Amino acid sequence: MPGASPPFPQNPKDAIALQLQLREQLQFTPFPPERVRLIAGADISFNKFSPEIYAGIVVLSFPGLQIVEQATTVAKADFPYIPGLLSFREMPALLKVWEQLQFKPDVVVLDGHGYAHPRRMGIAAHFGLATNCPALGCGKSVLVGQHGYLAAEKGSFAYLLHNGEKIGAALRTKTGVKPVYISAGHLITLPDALNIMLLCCTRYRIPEPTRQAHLLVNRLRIESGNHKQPK
DNA sequence: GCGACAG
DNA sequence: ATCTTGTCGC
Repeated sequence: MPGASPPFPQNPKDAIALQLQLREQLQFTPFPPERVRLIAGADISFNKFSPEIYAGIVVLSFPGLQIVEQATTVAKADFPYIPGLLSFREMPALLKVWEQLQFKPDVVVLDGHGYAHPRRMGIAAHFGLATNCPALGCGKSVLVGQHGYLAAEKGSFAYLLHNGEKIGAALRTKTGVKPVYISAGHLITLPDALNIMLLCCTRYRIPEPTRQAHLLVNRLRIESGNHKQPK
């Protein structure tokens, strides 16, 4: 019965084994900006010492970047945060949100990395495979790899290299601010991911899909905790 | 063994 | 990721 979703591993050993298996299925085919009509940003939020995680996806028009749809869910995190295994913590909740979407986007932006991962299977790659939707990673810091100098001007970039391989790029999304890190997830190439992300940058460091998703899940978390009024 | 380490 | 006020700079 192909297509049935296998359960998520419950321990690091099994999770790593699954990553090594899944990475063989990744495809990096062109997906230029011209083919994007809807783009989504996905993110989660949580309180430091609480198991509740607030997940959300925002769908935006492209290139207009107007919000078309928003969906959220609250779930329990059943996997700890371990660098390199982020998807096993965040994806179950994000997939529930994904199923709720009325309009499936043409491409999804995940908060974190895709190919720029020690085993080339970051959350953007995993999510893209699970949904069979083009996906890319946009992280705020490096997980693995290094890059050289990049100019201060918006649009400048420098490739992220790891073990002699080009795995992603540091991209200046706004003049004079720290870069973000872009990598392909699945069904997209790094150049296309870079071009699409640059077209999502308005006046902030964080590209609009991710920025809106972040705002959404933070609002959800704050309001969720404020329902029960203290007596 | 030591240091690094997405969110 | 979250906790936090003001503050330096374009």
